[in-house]
Amino acid sequence: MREKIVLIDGHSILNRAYYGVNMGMTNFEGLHTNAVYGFLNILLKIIDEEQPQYITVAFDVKAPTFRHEMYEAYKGTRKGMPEELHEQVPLTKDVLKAMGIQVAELPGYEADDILGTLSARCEKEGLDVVVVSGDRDMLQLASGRIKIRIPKTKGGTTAVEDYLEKDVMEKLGVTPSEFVDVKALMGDSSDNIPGVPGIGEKTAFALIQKYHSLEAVYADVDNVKPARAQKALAAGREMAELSQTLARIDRECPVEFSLEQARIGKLFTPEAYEIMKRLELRSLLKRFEAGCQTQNSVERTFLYLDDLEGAELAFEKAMEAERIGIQLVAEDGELLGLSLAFGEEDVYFLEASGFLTGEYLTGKARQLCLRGKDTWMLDLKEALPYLDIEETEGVYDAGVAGYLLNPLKSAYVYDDLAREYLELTVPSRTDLLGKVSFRSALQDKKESCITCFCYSAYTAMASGEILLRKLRETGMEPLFREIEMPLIYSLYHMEKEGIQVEKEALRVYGETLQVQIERLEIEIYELSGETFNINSPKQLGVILFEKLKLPYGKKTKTGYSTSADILEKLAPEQPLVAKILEYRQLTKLKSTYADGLAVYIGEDGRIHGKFNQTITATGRISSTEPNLQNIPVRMALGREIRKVFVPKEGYVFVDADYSQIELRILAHMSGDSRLIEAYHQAEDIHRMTASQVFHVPFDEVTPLQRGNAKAVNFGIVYGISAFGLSEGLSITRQEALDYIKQYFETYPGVKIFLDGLVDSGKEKGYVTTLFGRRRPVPELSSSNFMQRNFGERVAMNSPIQGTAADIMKIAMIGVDRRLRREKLRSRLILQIHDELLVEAAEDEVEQVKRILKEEMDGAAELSVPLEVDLNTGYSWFETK
DNA sequence: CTACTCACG
DNA sequence: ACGTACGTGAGTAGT
Repeated sequence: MREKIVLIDGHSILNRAYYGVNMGMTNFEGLHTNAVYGFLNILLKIIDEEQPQYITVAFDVKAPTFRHEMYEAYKGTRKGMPEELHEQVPLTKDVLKAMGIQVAELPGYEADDILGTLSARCEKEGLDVVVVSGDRDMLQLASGRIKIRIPKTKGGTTAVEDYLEKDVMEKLGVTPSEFVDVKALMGDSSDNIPGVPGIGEKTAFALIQKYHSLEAVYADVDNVKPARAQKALAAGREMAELSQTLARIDRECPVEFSLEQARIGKLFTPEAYEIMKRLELRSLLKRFEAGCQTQNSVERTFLYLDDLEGAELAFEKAMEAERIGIQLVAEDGELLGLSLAFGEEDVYFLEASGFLTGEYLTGKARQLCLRGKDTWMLDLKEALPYLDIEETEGVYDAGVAGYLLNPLKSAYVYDDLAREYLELTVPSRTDLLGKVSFRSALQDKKESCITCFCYSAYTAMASGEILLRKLRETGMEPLFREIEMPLIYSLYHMEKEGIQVEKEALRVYGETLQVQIERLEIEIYELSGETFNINSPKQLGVILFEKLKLPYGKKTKTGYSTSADILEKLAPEQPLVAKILEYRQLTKLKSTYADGLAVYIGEDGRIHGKFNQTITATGRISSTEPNLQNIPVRMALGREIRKVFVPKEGYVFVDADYSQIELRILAHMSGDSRLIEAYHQAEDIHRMTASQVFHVPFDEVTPLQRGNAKAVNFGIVYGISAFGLSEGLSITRQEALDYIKQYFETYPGVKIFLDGLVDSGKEKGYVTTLFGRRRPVPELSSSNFMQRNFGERVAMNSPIQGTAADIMKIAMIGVDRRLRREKLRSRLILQIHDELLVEAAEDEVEQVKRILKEEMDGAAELSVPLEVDLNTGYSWFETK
């Protein structure tokens, strides 16, 4: 049996762990611990799987490397590590030391080189080698005995990709050592390896696959095709050779290493246990405890009740508890049971049956919520129909809290929260119940149900305190208490209210569309000479670009792009193309809107869509089942559909939308005096921008200038890039660059502000809104150029979009509260990001308008006014 | 289940 | 980890 060593790329795995695990994680001292936690999880997982005899972790040391000396632009790969991650490096080393794991470092060399050297030495010693890194560069080390393992986080779970030499060849089509030469040609922004200008990934791979080495490529450079590549190669020879040296991992660096010190001894030492305790890494603590044999882990016990006396007793005790967790279990409007947690040993599931009725349980749950102490739930909005409470002090939603702490997660379910905040691994709902309904699960697997529901209530209760502490530490407690929690009730009210839709009119609209669709279908088949599925981009691509030989603009992964912007640019005069575009428009309206909306019309003639609070990265809400935030408005025909959204008898719609809220927020947040002044002066912001940027009097701005200024304004809000602007305006990159330059010269404060966002984002790892909402931007420290660029745009956009979302949420809460407190019959029914729709009683219209204006204007005090446009109408079509 | 397309702010 | 504007959700095809 061969012996085995695991070699770990310390920084790279820490980095991965940092962004993979909940970012706000700290211990009571305020030390950030998430990366250490993630790192140790990966470490232990690898040790479990590989069962190695030896292990060593390599770290970079801050010192110039030979790469810096060769190439002054070389930046190294560990730049831009956020402070919260940086401080975890020594912490990790402490843990490793306590576990008796050898750390290898060498000034002047990167961890890559140490790993390269150690893997070569160990292979020579006859060991199997496993290299663990987040970096694909390591693939050049792969051999028959050296396996590269790359952990990837996908949707919260870590999967590990394994590469032996054969896997590299299979997946990349080159050998590990050839891979170096590919990189020498194409460059690698992740390592700041320049490569040969003009040679991209495809060409680089093709060349090396043909010639097998950089040297061989150059030996035959005169015969390389295409000519463009040949020219690039000839011009970039020095660069290629330099890049080759930069890209090649040093396998003979003078690092000190002793196999004996790498031998794995007792990992779960008392010293390590102490550190785990100090870092409050509870789930890991269990494993270290076992190693110390100090204590056995406790199985959690859950109790089942279906009798009245037992329930009474449980509720009595819960009424006294300082903090409880509740999970209602309901289906189709009927309460099937509830779980209740009010202590480590007091977790119950109460099933509705016999005298223990649903009504009884909801009544008790309501009393618990109103008892004046902390009550934590998951998805409070779902429970509100049963609880029948209004905004209540002390009632909290743990999912919403979790969302604020990290809005990038895909879900905020109990098992995720338990893992992140309690460091507890518990079975998920799907693990326990599968995808069946609660009702049938309660029949067939009661035990699993009890476990599932009890964990949910327990997690809500137990994580509550921690969540609140973290919100406090991150400065988000006011955001949570004053905006997100009250908003739950406003959203619930909107969902409950719904919007009336004229079913018959919708059907007629759909039929009209259908007639036109069928006419177009025939015409399209005639023009193209055959019948095919027009809805299939694949088939359509074949017809347009192969059969009819139209020039194709762009290719997607799977074929030709047939998107509207491409088709419009390509052949606006082609009748077939025009008809296809029209067909697309009509079928979209028919399937998504005419047919799509119809299925959501309820018994009451209204659509009760859902408004989701924990979906977006920026703090916006989202709308589903159906999406009522993307009802057509831009095109005339699509806009027609708004005629079927009508107020009920005796009511009228009042629609209020913020005018240019994001640009006004930009003016405020940047503090640019000219921009602030501009918005004080003019209603027409784009015109004003054009006037100032292009140096023309306000009244002489041409429509073209205004349009350009508008696009630039959009670009600024989206996180400006010359590429994006040039696409948006169909101009060259250089022209776009000039516009941007002129804009920043006009508003220097904006430039300073946006640069500051990127800088602070890089430093902190997240950006914030005016109200303290955070968005982590892990892409900012990515070594990949494209990803980092994306991160920079996100850092510029999120504070603006997010602040607008904050302000709208404040306004919504204000409007909803006032309509109710002033005893009006009018109700808020929709929010579309910068727009609110109220179904107003006809005799209340003036009051409603006043409320909307006051609450929206007054939602934030900015250095520029917040303008609100008001419209009324007897359908949503009319309110424009 | 993913890719593409397109509706909105 | 996308050959780029930011943020969403839904329907259809095709694996």
